[in-house]
Amino acid sequence: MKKKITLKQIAKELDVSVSTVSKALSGSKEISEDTTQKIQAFAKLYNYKPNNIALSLKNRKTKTIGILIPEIVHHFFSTVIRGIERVANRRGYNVIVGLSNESFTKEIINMEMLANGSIDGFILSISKETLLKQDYHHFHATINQGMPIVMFDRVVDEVECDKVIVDDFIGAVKAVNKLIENNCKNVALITTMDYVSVGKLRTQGYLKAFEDHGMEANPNMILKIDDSLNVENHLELLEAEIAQFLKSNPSIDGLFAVNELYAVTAMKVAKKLGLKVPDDIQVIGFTDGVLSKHATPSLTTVSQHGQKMGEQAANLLIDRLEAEDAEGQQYFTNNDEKRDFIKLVIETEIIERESTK
Amino acid sequence: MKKKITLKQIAKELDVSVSTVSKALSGSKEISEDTTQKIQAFAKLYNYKPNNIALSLKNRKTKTIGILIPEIVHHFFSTVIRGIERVANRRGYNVIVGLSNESFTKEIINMEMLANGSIDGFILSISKETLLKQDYHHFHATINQGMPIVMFDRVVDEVECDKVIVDDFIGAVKAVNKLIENNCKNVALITTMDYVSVGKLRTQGYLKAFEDHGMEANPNMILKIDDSLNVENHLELLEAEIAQFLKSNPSIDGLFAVNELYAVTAMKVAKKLGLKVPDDIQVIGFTDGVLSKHATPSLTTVSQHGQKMGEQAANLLIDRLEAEDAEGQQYFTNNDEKRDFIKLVIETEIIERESTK
DNA sequence: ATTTTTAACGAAAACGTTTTCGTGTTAATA
DNA sequence: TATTAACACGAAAACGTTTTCGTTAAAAAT
Repeated sequence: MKKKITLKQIAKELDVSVSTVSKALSGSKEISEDTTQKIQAFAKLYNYKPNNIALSLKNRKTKTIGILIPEIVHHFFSTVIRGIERVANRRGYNVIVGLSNESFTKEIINMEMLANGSIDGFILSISKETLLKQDYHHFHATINQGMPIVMFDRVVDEVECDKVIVDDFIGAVKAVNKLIENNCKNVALITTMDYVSVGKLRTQGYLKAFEDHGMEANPNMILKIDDSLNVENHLELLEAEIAQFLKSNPSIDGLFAVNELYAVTAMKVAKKLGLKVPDDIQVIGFTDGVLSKHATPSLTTVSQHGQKMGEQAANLLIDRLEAEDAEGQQYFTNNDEKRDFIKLVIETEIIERESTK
Repeated sequence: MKKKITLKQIAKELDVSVSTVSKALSGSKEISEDTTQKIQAFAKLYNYKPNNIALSLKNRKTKTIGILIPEIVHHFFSTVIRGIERVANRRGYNVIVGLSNESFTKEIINMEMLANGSIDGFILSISKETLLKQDYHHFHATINQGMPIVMFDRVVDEVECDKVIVDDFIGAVKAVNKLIENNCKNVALITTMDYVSVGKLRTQGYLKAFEDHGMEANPNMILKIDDSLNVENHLELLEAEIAQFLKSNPSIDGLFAVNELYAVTAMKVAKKLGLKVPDDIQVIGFTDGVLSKHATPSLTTVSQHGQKMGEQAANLLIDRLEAEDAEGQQYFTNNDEKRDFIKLVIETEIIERESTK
C-alpha cells in the first residue's frame, strides 16, 4: 500500500528543496535541465499528483460547485445534473450534490455544510417548503458572504442572482394553443397549488391562451392537486381525484397537465372511463421525461430541456467565478456597483407524440 | 459583502492569539471563562464557521465520499445516490458525484480527478466499456494508494473491495418461477449481451428456473439485445426487434425482461400485435422504476431496492474509513494481513402489478 | 522568603502547495 | 582585476486550522 507521495518526500529523496521540486514539475526554467529531468522522472515513476486540498487552501478556491436540489430521483433534476456535470467537467470543475428533500431545514443545513469552503458557488432549485415559507435569508446570507448562486427552474424574484428558467408561461400557452387549434372545444387543466412558482406560471399560460382566443376559462375545468402529500406513494388518490374530475366534466376533449405524471395518470384514468386518447380527448403534459416517451399512447409534451438548463447554469456560474477572479487581480475592490444578474430563459419545445392529433 | 471570517481575524480583533481563539471556541478549559465568553460571542456575531478545506488538510481526511456511476438520468442509479446521500449526510459526510457515461476513459479521468485528496473513498458502479475491456488497473491503483472502494450492482471479482449487489440470479429465478407457476407454457427472455454482469446473471437465473422445473430452455426464446448503441434514442429499432421476436415465436405466453425498458416496450409491441397483457402474455421486468409503476397495464417487476443498496454501500464505506482511523491511531501499521472484504447481497422482491395474473 | 504548583495564554509546527525574494556561484563585461 | 550579469537553487511565507509545548505571572506550599 503506497500512500500518495508529496513534494516533501520527493525533495528529501532527491536531496533538493521543496521549492525546487515544485518549480521543476511546473517546468520553470529557473531550474536546470538536469535536475528538472531527474525530478520529473522521479515524480512520474511514483505517480505524483498534487494534492487537491492543499491547492484549494492555497488558491482559496476549490474548483468544485455545489448543486442543491429538492430531489434526485426525478427525471428533470437528473438531466439538469447531467448538464451541469458535463460543462463543469469540461471546464475543470467537480460537482458536489446536496438534497433538500423539499425541506426548508435540510436546505439550510446543506447550504451551511457546503458554504464553509467546500465549494466555490451554488447551483440550486428551491425546495417547496422554502417556497411556501417565503423565507430566503439563507440565500441572502451565502450571497453576502461572496459566494455566488445560480438558481434554476424554481427561482424567486426576491433573491438577486443569476437564474436560468424555462419559459413556463409561454410553454403553457403553446401547449394550450395547440389543443385549441386541434379543435378541442373544452380544454381542461390539471395543475398544482399556486405556491410552486412554475405551476403558477403554467396555469397563467393556460389562461392566457384562452384569452388570446377570445374564450373564457371555466374554473370548473381546472383541477388543483395538493401535492403536499407525496403523490408518488398515493397514486390511487391522484387517480380518484382525476376520475372524479373527468366524470363531472364529460365535455372535456382536451387536457393540459403541468407535469408528466398528472398527464400520464389522466390518460390512464381516461382510458378506464372508456375515453380514447387522442380521439375523444387529447392530452399534453409538461416536462419531457421517461414517462412521456414510453406511455401508451406516448405523450405529447412541452420539453424543458433540463440538460441544457444545467449546462447554461454551470456556464453562468463558472463565468462569474472566473470573472471575479480576474477582477480580484486588478483592483482589490469592494465595488458595490451592483453587477448585473442574468436571467436566461430556455425555450420550450413541444414534442409531438401520439396523445394529440 | 462580508467575506467569511477566520480565526486570525478574530484573534487580531480581540487582541489575543490564534491558538487562544481556537481553544476558546472548542471550549477548552485552558482558557479563562471571561475570554472564552468574549470570543464565543464575537464568533457567533460574525457567524464564524471553521473552513472545511483547512480542516481537511490538517486532518488528512475530507469527510466526503465520491460516487462514480455510469449515468445519472436513470431511475435505479438515482435511487442509489439518494440512499448514499442519506446515510452520508446523517454520518457527517458530503457526496461528490462523477459520471463515467459508460466510458472507460471518463471513468479513469474522474477517478484520478477525485483521488488526489478530494475524497476519502469511492462508491462506484463499473461502466460498460470497462466491463467489456476487463481492464481494472485504475481500481487497483486507487485501492493501492490506500483509498477504499465500495462497488455496487456492477461489480467484478477481480477487484478486492467491499461490494453490495442484488441477487440478480435469484431474482430472475423467482420471476421466471412465478411465470411458470402462473401457467405460462412458453416463457421467453429478453436480455442484454453477456458482458454486462447483471444481464448475464439474470439470464442464468432464467435458465435455472427452467432446470428446476425439469424443463428445457429453448434458445429461440431468448432475445439478446445489443445495447452498445444507445437504445433510448433508437426506440424504433428496439421495438422492431422485439416485434420480430414475438412474431416468430407466437407461442410465447410469458416474458421475462432483464430491465424495465425492455419489458415495457415488449408490452407495447405485444399490444400492437393484438396480444392482451396479461391474458395472452404475462410480463415481468427487472428494476422497479417509474416506467413499471405507471405503464398500462402496470408492470410486475423484480425490485432492486436501489436506495437500500446505496445506504448499505455508504455504511460499508464509512465504517471502513472510521475503522482505518481508529486503527491508525493505535499502531502505525503496514499490516498486510488481508482485511476481509464484505459482499452484501440485497434481497430482491417481486412487486406484483397488472402485467401478471 | 523561597520554591512549587496552577492558571491563562502564546509560539510554533504541521497538513501540501506555490511563489516571492534572497543568496551564492560562475560567467561575462568593463 | 573589479564589477556586473546570469544561473541554479533554497528559505520562508501564506492559505486556515489544531495541538503540543513553552512561558509568564500569580497563588499555594514549604
